Amino acid sequence: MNVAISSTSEKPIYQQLFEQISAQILKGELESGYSLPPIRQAALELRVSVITVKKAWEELERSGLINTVTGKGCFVAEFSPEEMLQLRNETILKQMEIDTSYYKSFGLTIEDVFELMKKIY
Amino acid sequence: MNVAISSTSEKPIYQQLFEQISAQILKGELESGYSLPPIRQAALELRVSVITVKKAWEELERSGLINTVTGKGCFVAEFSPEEMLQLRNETILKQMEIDTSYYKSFGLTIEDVFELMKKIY
DNA sequence: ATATTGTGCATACACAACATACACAGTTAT
DNA sequence: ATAACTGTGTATGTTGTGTATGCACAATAT
Repeated sequence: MNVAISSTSEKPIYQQLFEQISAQILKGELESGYSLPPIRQAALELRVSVITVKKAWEELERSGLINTVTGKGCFVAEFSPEEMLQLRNETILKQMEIDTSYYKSFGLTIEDVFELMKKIY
Repeated sequence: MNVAISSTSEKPIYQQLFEQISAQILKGELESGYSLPPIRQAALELRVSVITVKKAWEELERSGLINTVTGKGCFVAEFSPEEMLQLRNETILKQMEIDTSYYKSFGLTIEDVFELMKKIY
C-alpha cells in the first residue's frame, strides 16, 4: 500500500485515505480483484485506528470502487477500461467545478487561470 | 451586503461568509474605508447567529482585510492597488496549489487539465 | 479449533452554531 | 460636566455534529 497521510492537514484522515486509494484505482494502478491490505494491517502501517481505515474503505465501497467481504477482505471492483475512464473523469470534473467556481468568484477569466496554473504545475 | 450562504454546503457558514467578503474586497468591489454592516444586521439578514458573523469578520481581521473598532464598526482596510493585486494572487495561488496537486494525483498533465476546464468554465 | 478478516457499539474530544448577557464608544439631555 | 441612551463589538455557556479511538462480536478460511 502506497499512501501518505498528513496529521497536520485540515482534511480528515479517512478522507485523505479515500482520495488516494480512489485515485490509484481510477489510474489503473490497482487492478481489478486486487486485495487491499486488511484494515488492521493498514491501520498499523499508517499508525491510525482500525475505525479510521474502515471509514475510508466504506467510502470506497459506497463509490462502487471496491467490494467488501466479511472475513475475507476488500477487493478492487471489476469494471471495463471505458467505465474506469468515465468514472475518473466524473470524479475529477466534480472537483473541478468547485475549483473553477472559486476562481470565478475572484473575477478570473479562464485565461487568467491558465496563466497562473502554468507557473505552478 | 451581497452574499449567499448555503446551509446544505459542507463548508462551515462562517467560512462561506469569509470567502465571499474576502473575494469582494480583493476584487475591489468594496473600497477602502467602506463600512461593513453591523454584525447584528448581517446576522438578521443572513438568518444566522451573531457569533457566526463575528467569526467570519474575525477571519477577515486576521487576514488584514478589515479593521474592527469596538463601538464603531468594521471597515475595509486601506492598501494600494498593487498590494491588493498581490494579496489576491497569493490567496488564489494558495488554493490553486491544492487543486493542482489533486489533479496530479490522478496523473493528469497540465494539458489534460486545460482540456477539461475549457468545457466547464 | 484457531487464526484472520470485517463489523458494531460506547466513548472522548474538537468544533460549528446558537441564545443570551456583557462591555465599550459615541451622542444627547440635563 | 455627567448621566442616560443607543449602537457597536465581545464573552459566556449550551447544544448538536463529526472525527477518531478501543474493545468486543460475527463471519470466513484453513
